[in-house]
Order: sequence, then C-alpha cells, then structure tokens
Amino acid sequence: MSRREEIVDAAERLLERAGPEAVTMRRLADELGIQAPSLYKHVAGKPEIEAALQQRALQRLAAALEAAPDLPSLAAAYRDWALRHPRLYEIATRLPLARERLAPGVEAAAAAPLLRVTGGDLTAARALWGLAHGLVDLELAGRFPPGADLDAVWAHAMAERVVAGPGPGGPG
Amino acid sequence: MSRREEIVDAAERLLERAGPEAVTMRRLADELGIQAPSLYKHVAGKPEIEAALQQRALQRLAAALEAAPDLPSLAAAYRDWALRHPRLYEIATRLPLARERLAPGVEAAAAAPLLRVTGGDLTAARALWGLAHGLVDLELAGRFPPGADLDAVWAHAMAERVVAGPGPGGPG
DNA sequence: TCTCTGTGGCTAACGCTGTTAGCTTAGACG
DNA sequence: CGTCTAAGCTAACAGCGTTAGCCACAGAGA
Repeated sequence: MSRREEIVDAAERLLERAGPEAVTMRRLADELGIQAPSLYKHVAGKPEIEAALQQRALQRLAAALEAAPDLPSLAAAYRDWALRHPRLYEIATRLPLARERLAPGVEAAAAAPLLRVTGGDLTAARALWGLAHGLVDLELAGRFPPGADLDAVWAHAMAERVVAGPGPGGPG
Repeated sequence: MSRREEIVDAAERLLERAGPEAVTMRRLADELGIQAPSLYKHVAGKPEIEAALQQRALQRLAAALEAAPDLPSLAAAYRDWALRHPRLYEIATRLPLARERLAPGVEAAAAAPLLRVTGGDLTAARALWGLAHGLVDLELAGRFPPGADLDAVWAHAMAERVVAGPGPGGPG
C-alpha cells in the first residue's frame, strides 16, 4: 500500500473516530507517527485529502445502495447508511464535488441505484435524490424538533409518487 | 442601534459580500474600525454571532415564503430565495440549529408557510421541507451535473403528490 | 567501492484563526 | 473631585495549513 493510501486511510479513521474538525494535518501526521510537513511529500495539500475521502465516501454509499431492489428498500438503505456514517455522508455531499479529482465513473456509479428505481428517468432520479438527501441532511443537522417521527416522514415521502410516473398502473 | 446589532449587521454584510470564510473576527472588527478583541466586549464569541446570523436568515426566509398562496409558488419562492442568498441559506440550514440561542417563535414562524400549504399536516410539511431543502442544497453545492434541467426536476417533484394527502379530490 | 541522486523524514518559520489578559481612556454619577 | 463602568487598545497564546531548507539513507551506475 502506498504511503498516500495510508494517509487517506488514517484520515478516514480520524474522521470517523473524532469528527471532521479533528482531521488536521498535524493530528493526521501524529496518527502516522510523522511530522505534519512530511505529509506534503506524498500529498499536495489538505484539499487533495478531502477529495480522496469524498471519493471513498461516494463509493461506499454507492455500494450500500447497490443491492436495493426497489424504492422502499433504496430509501431505507440510503437513510441507514447516512445515519451510520454521518461524517462520511457529510463529506460526500457537503463538499463541492471535486469532479476534476474524481476517478471517472464514480459519480455515475453513485447515481446508478437511484436511476435504476426510477426506471432510467433522470428527472425523477434527481427529485428522489433531492428528497432523500434533504431529509437526511436535515436529520443529521438536528433540524427536526426532537421527537419528530421521521419514520413517518420517510414513509409518507416514499409512498407518494415523487418518483414514478403517473401512478399505480402507470409505466413503472 | 446597539453595538451588538451593528456587529451582526457588519457580519451579514461581510457574509453576503465576501463569503463565509471571510467572516473572521479580525475582518469583522476592521469593518467596524476597531480591533478584534474589542468585539468581545459586546459578544461572547464567534458562535454567538453565527447564531444571530442564523436567526436572521430564518426570519428572512420565513418572510420570503409568507406571501406564497399555494404549493407551486411556495416552492418557487423557496428556491428563489435560497439561490439569491446562498450564504444566508447555508447558515440557516447547515449550522446545527442553536435552539437555546434562538428567539422564541422563530422556528415556528419559518415552519408556518410549509404547514399552511400542507393543510396543517406536519408529516407532509416535513417531507416537503426535506424535498425543497435537498434540491436547493444539492444545487448550491454544485452537485447536479452542469446543464441539468433543474426546473424540470422541481416541476416533477412538486407535481407529484409528495405533499398533499390521497391526491386530487382528496381532503386538500 | 565510491559517488550520485531521489525519497522521505526533520526543524523552523510564516501568516492566519479564535480567544484571553491586562492596560487605558472617556464619560456618567454621586 | 473621586469613582466606577463601558469600550477601546496591545500583546500574547495555541492551533491551523503550508513553505523552505536541511539531513540521512537506499539504490544505481561507473
């Protein structure tokens, strides 16, 4: 494993263990038993590390959604993964997408499961993504009042036809 | 106008003019012609300023939504305000809600317009909020591919019944 | 074997951040 | 006139990302 990969691994560990504000160049170096400036022998700077984490997060999220056969299970998987990996989810979605640093295909792979459950309808897939992301983002930010029944909100949101076409009996 | 209000005003000006990373205690002090440590005579720290900005942003957003008579115009107003004031929108929604610092009623006032168009259905209002917020958040973060037809996405999302009950002819 | 070169560490330092301690000055009040 | 408070000031601290420059070691080539 290259030193660069070790650095990104350590960053991910640090992120999940201690939160995003703990991912500093000095603490990251500590984690590897070296000094902060030595990191720059392997990595251009912090943004590059963040982009690598973002790519990883997108791949993990995509993997978590892959198996979902239909809309309800996709929604459940999406929410479940985000709540289980809030810091990774944040870095996957809050950071402006660093497309130029992203390996080709990563974005498409993350989008694929949503497209699948909308039968290839791009507009519907984006609406679905907005809905799922918005609910997760607000939940993670603690914006719903404590005690709000979010299961009910998700059930409501996914039962209504945000996603599919003209409804039951329609083209799928 | 109290010095504290002047500080929050200056912070808002700075935020809208130069972005969130420009809102530092030193630049804020510059804007007021004083030195950074003097700010602490009027304000406990930066989080307090951010909470004040968040409250302001919520009030502005609520005001922008107030006049919307129905779902389509509410959705349009929501997106429009967010795109026009991206930094304020960010601070309104990305920051964990500092409920203990928030003036009473602000949260409810911001929620009211959404509740109105869902006929008082709290679950539907939350789903609607998630949808609108998610779409706006992803758009602001530059997550949709350049050239994506977001008007169509919004039209699709709002045409489907994320929000209302059992559909046209239903209880409204 | 000697040298040369690249790799990957190191320390010191710079300018930035939020924040604290402690001093001073202006104005109000008894 | 004396005193107290409000609101400014400078100096400083720890932590941030980052750069410059130095050094030790590994491996390659003559």
